[in-house]
Amino acid sequence: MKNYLISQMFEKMADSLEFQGENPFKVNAYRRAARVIVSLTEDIENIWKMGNLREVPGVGEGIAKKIDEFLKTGRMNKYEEALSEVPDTLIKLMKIQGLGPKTLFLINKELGVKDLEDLKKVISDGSLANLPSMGEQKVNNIKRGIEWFLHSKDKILLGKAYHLVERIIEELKKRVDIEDITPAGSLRRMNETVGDIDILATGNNPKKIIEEFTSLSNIAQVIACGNTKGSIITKEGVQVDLRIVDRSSFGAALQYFTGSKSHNIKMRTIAKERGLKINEYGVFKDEEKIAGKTEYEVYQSLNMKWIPPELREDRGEIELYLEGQSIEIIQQNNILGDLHIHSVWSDGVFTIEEIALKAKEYGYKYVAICDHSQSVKYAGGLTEKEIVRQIEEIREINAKIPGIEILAGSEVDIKSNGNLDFSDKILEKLDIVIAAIHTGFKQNVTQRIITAMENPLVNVIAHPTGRLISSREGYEVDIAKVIEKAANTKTFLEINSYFDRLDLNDINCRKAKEFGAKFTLGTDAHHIDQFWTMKLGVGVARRGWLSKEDILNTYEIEDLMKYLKIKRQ
DNA sequence: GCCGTTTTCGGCCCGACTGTTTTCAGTCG
Repeated sequence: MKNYLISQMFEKMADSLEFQGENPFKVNAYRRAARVIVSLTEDIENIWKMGNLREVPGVGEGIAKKIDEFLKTGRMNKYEEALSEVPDTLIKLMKIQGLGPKTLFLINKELGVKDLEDLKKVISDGSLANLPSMGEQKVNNIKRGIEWFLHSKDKILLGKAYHLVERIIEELKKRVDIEDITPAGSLRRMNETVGDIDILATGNNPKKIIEEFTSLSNIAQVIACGNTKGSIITKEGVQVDLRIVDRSSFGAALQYFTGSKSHNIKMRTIAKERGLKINEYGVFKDEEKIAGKTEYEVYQSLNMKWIPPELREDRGEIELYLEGQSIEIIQQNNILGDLHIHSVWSDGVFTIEEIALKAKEYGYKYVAICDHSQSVKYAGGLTEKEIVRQIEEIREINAKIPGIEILAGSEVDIKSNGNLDFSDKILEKLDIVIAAIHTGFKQNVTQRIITAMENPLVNVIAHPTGRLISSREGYEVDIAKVIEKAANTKTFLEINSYFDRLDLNDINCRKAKEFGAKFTLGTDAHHIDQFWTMKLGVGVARRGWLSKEDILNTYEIEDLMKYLKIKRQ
């Protein structure tokens, strides 16, 4: 699937053209096409083969031609041109806060700056400050921008941001009276990674709230401290912005700061067509404010139902809601259990009994213990003898602890030769069998997974792409083929909720749903303190437009057991 | 470069802030 690759090419072209001072609307057209293409659930190559490129929103004559050229020849002339004209090291400098394309162009043209070293040099020798429209303040800002650029890390994982923002809100609430406070931005949309964290609040004394915010513990730097907006960098290097808004505008501001950008642009364009104006203060007809107190009102003003934040990516949700439809996506409280947990039997930290008690406390009705199998030595995989003993233990604990059902499962390894790590005789004894790749990431992965799915005893494929968000691209796997096979063999696909996995991701979930596949949610928890990450998995499911019915963990235990047996019959 | 229940040409989301200028360009979210 070349969607990501092609999207990146257009993104880079946009950067290059922007730098060269091209018409900003043209630049934007490339960016829009890039955003749309990366969000497509269908393989762009298929769309191309069917001759339907022009039906993709944002793809017109010019961009369609370029895609066609690339898919036919493997090259794109205009792309190569754009890259050769502007060195990559220069484009990267646009990431520096306070340094945009116009200024960068000037610096490059007048002073010959081509990379970060050059830039530092012209700052220290004073030649930058001598450029027209360049003053002391601007140079200082660029200096600060460079520092931030150097020590800031990439985007942070959703799971980490989630924790961080909870801590901040909790501490702030203790210090000062706040009426309402909530995270906005990509965190609220449950993006798998988050850049800055945006928080929105209302209260009687905005100035005081901002003051307290900018003096929280765990702050490395205060960037801004005004009357209604404060901005800090935490010791982890994460920028957090807090805005205090008026009660009467809270909904409009929340909608505005939740984004996504493309969702909002489309909303505002539609509003404009209808003679309305949407901004962060409300929805206006001429001068009159007709909505803004709640998000519900904002959507209502365009005759739409409220759109859940996780759907706001301009992936067709606006068109759907405009028709008066809505999507019934899964809710956090629909989840009745966790279907992938490790115990001390392999590399987990807690005993099965401890897990069961914690799960019960959590309000779950069941949990599946799925420890590793024998060949996964580094994770203490169980031998066939051991798993037989483990099944016995699970049955005993089930008899002992009422109110929670423990399923005997296994995360059985799909070995590099394609065989499963346990014999069918063992697999038959288990309530749930999750198959997973842990070795041979480049060895025939697609076929190995497909063969595993053909085994009627395999219920689930765990973390189907194997990616680690922060560090690993994933197996060499044709995920489209896996999805199709999963749907055909009634094998569930896991949404692994471990915060560095979130695998399947949102787009693959949606694609899989279109093929008729079903899903399980599992935290892959090795510690009972990791149960909460189920929220992240539910977030992915919601972003993937999945409903309650699509996910096995939402069914009562009797139905769940029935679904697990279907494939075996 | 895209797009069209006003349009095949002439628009393209909206506002705040900053810094350098005397009315605005650049940057950001």
